[in-house]
Amino acid sequence: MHDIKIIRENPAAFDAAIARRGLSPLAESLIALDAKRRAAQAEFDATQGKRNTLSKEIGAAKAKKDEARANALMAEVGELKDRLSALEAEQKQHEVALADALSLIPNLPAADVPDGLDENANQELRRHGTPRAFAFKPKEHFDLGEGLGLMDFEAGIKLAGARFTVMRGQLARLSRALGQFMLDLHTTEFGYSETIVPLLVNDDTAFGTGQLPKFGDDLFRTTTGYWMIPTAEVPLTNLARDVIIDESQLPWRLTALTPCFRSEAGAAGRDTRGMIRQHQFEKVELVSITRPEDSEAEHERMTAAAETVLKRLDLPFRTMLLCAGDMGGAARKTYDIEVWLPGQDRYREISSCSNCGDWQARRMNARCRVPGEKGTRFVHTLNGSGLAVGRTLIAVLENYQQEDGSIAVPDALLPYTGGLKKIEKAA
RNA sequence: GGACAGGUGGCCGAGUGGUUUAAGGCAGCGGUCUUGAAAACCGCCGUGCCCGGAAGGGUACCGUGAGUUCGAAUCUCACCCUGUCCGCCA
Repeated sequence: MHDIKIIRENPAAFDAAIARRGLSPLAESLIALDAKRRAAQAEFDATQGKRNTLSKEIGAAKAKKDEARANALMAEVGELKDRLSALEAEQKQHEVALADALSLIPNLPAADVPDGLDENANQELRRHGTPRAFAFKPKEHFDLGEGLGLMDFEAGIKLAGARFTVMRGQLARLSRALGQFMLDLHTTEFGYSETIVPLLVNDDTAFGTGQLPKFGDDLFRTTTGYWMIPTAEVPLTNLARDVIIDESQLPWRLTALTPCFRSEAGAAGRDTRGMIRQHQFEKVELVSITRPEDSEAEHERMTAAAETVLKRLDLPFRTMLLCAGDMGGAARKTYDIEVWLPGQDRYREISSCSNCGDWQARRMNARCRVPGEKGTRFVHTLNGSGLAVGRTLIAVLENYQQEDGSIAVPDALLPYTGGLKKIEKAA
């Protein structure tokens, strides 16, 4: 959500910024909507003020038992009535029109975000780790999982449908181990507070982080009107909705391990094989709520926390700075972390860390203030995967595979697998 | 799911149609007094939006939305949420 005042003050800068997202100029039409809204409010306020004054005089006249004067005044105010309700409707209509228009516009890219309309313009910032040299042709995760008899795509299809998978035995345990490992890392080493949140949320919550009104098709919805969360970012960030936080309490650092549900409405035909793109997957999410001046540093810190998971698991990765056209709508700057998948012979996204600036905070009315000082400011919100558990599992399978199809368990996970060092085909 | 009771500012709490411009208290901030502090006393003390260079003025907000009325925190309707009891339940 954008501040119309800022657009009014510098329409050219606003249009230039949204152009980087591939959008046509909007400032002129927004300012026109705002002018109508302000004119309507000025007239409504003035007329309402007149009514309030006269109504008080009626009260005073009645108190003095001056019925004649009261009746005269009532007749006078009565004439205002139709006009007043028309003005009120008009004002509200313009207010809603402006809010609706603003709510559809994505965040403005930060100055240091590169130009570009798709992933081809993303910049690689750094690499970590060296892809392992295999003495055999590495397999993809689905061949490994099926070979172990622990990844059952047919059962997923039977129980639910395409893009659902059943995992069994030590593979299921490995997935659990990954989630626990990540949570422990972020809570004990990076100060994130472990949180359990609703997996179903209401309209206001889905609006706050930007899923609504534009992207409802990407979410599953219950027949009772709840939205199934596509990421724990949604409930975690909305904890700040309609709150004024003492600045001494910031930053908030929150983490949660949750299932995520995505309809993948626009992804027909992509990544249909295997577990890369599922309707349901687990993810450890990181959310930070900060003072405006702290969000850039927090963004680096959060990204480092996510990278640390891969470093501890000894999985090679690279970190990308997304270009303006490849970022999600809420973000003003995004780092993607891509893990090396030897079976696919390429890097694949495993985490996305975004600084949303005040774009979500304005939608949520999430503010902070220095106690005793006048006024409030919108907080900044950040979110990042720390990491997507399903994709991390894939990365472990492909990077730790042995020639016989078994999987070595990374050292960092041993405390979480009860000492199990190797996953082999079930007897 | 059923019955009853509720929802008022950062917190507590009064307020059942017209000086409510939401009493009073707590917390907070400033001041007087004091060597300093406490106490006492005095003052300030919600969030938007609109107009204005500013000073200031207007307007909205008492769970949400609609309605009645010249006028609604107060009356009506619907919905949401909370509490208590009953039922059901991991």
